[in-house]
Amino acid sequence: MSQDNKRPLTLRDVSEASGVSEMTVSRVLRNRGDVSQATREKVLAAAKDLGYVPNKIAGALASNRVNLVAVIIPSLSNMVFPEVLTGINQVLEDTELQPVVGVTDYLPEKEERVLYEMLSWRPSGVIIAGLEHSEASRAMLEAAGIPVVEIMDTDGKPVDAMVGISHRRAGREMAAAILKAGYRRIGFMGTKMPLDHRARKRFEGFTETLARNGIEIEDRAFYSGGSALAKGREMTQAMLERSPDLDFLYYSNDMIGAGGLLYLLDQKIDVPGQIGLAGFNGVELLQGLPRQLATMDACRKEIGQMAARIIAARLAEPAQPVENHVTLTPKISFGDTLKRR
Amino acid sequence: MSQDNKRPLTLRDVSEASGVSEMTVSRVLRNRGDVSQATREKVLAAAKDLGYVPNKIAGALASNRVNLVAVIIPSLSNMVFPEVLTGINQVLEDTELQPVVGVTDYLPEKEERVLYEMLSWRPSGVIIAGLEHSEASRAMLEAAGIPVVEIMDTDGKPVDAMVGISHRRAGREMAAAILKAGYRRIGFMGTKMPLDHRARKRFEGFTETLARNGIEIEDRAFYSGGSALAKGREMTQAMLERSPDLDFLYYSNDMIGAGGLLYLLDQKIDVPGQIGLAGFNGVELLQGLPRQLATMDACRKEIGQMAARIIAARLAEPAQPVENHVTLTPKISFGDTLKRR
DNA sequence: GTGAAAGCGCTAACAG
DNA sequence: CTGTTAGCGCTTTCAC
Repeated sequence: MSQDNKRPLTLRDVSEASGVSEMTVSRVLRNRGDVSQATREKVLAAAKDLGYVPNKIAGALASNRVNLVAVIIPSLSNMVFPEVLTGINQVLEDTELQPVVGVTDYLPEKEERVLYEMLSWRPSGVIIAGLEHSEASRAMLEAAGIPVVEIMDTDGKPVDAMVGISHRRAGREMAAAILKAGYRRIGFMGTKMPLDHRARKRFEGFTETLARNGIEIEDRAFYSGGSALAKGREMTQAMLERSPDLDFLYYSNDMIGAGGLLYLLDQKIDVPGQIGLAGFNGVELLQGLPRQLATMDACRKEIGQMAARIIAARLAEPAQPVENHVTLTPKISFGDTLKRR
Repeated sequence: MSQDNKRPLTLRDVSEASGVSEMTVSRVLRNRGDVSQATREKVLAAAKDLGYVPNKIAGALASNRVNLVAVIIPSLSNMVFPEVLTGINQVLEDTELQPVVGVTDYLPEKEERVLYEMLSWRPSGVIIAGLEHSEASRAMLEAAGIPVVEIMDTDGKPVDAMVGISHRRAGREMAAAILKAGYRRIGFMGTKMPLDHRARKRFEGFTETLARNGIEIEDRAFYSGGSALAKGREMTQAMLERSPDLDFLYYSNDMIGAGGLLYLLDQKIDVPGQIGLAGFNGVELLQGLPRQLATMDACRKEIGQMAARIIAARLAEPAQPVENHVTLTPKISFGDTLKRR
């Protein structure tokens, strides 16, 4: 069976064990070129018997091919990026490509490090969240000479391809729906993340539409850390004590929105009659709350899928031009917390 | 500035641009060995100017060192593994090591494929969830000749090291607390995942303690897919309609437990007086619910941290023996849904 | 259908 | 402190 010394097995070991040249062993193991059924079986038997695991490092160096796709995202902990990954995985599973993920914690310097690190493995493509990168990062992406898809956001100019939604527009549309429903005294709650450009753009779009209608946000609050649900609850309480005449609360994400919703229900406040609520993301997780929070789907899975498809298509047919700039359009779901009219 | 042809830059390019030998360039870029300040600066300037990104593939092959740690987990979508990853990341960030994650979807065959794939990159260590693996997987882990830490579970025999909690014991302790509080007519709800061995062990431990006290579960139900919160709500309703005299509901995870809790509150059922509830995991996310669900912390972050520390220590001091079998002991938090006595 | 030779881009091990 | 030489384990290319 398997060896006992510490040296990992090489092709040569399989070659010797099977009496077939290294070259032919290599061909069998990769299913490349014609090999007679007889030798093929001999080789496979020997490889399996020894417990041989090919060395991709050597293979990649020799062939100048690496079936890795670097996926660079800000965070794993907020439920939105895992869904993007799921979409990417689904698509890449039908290809030779393998995703490798790196996390930046929303820090440009860390993004730069992670990108450098990943590029040093010479991946076949890059999927990276956002359109805002340090100059050095952009330079690396441009110089890499591989397909690059920037995801989540389409408010800006990509290095190469992009797939996402317009967060600015998402903010505008939510503002429009809120105004249309008759709400006028609006409070905002979000994360204290100056580097979350997508949240910022939503906020900008939101206030822009309000302003165009002569309205300004009456109160705002930001949080960081802790359980989003609990923060939503606390902040909502604090805000309503401070500004009791608000008639709408817009949250930068569904989790804090849900916290707010639970608080209002506790307080027996009429939602959406007295106060309306809306979040952002379309988190499936929250189905099952006593009321459905109004929200807007960020199209996370689709974004992952399309990004992966673009990479795969580019690599399969480098010549064929591929749809490069994809803007998905999320729709509002009114749920039970935003009057419909 | 950067090049425009498609060939990636090599050390040789930097060498020529700086007039320093490849070897010395290599030393500068890796901070190895003594290099005069003057040449160091020349080299760094040239590298930066060209936009050189080292080729780790070649480096790894030549040095026979790969600073990658394979992390193999069943899922990214249920909030528990991202937390484990966070713990791993925290610790590895202070080292040269880089985690690379693979996802198995709770499928042994997929675990085997992923493991094979990862081992073919010759990582320096493996962190893998669970103690149950296919024979082939175990063989690969044993033959790899690198530190292997099996995490989450300690009810079984690891290939090498393990860090986790005893899920069987967790189940037993929860059963004991429930009985002690005086509940007797108990229902169980969980996921339909025959391959989630940890959930199974918790369930076994749970029923074992009940049986030892002459009690059997009166009703049970399993779900798959969908929003756990919504499922918890639906299943709880269905179960109580079917078995209206239950006085306790034990859930295999906090999310469905929270769904159940919300349902009972809606129905104005007295919790924990008429019916008690408990889940499992200690999900921080749920703080902010109107009541705190009784639960048991799975020590996710600590597990990730300790596993990473074991790998790091082993690689730093291969001789030094390292604490190999770590069993953490979660405590029950009673919250507001399990009578305390 | 199979094999031999060369070399991928880097670093270990020496030599100066 | 700096340079030279020889591979790492595989695949490409070409020959048989």
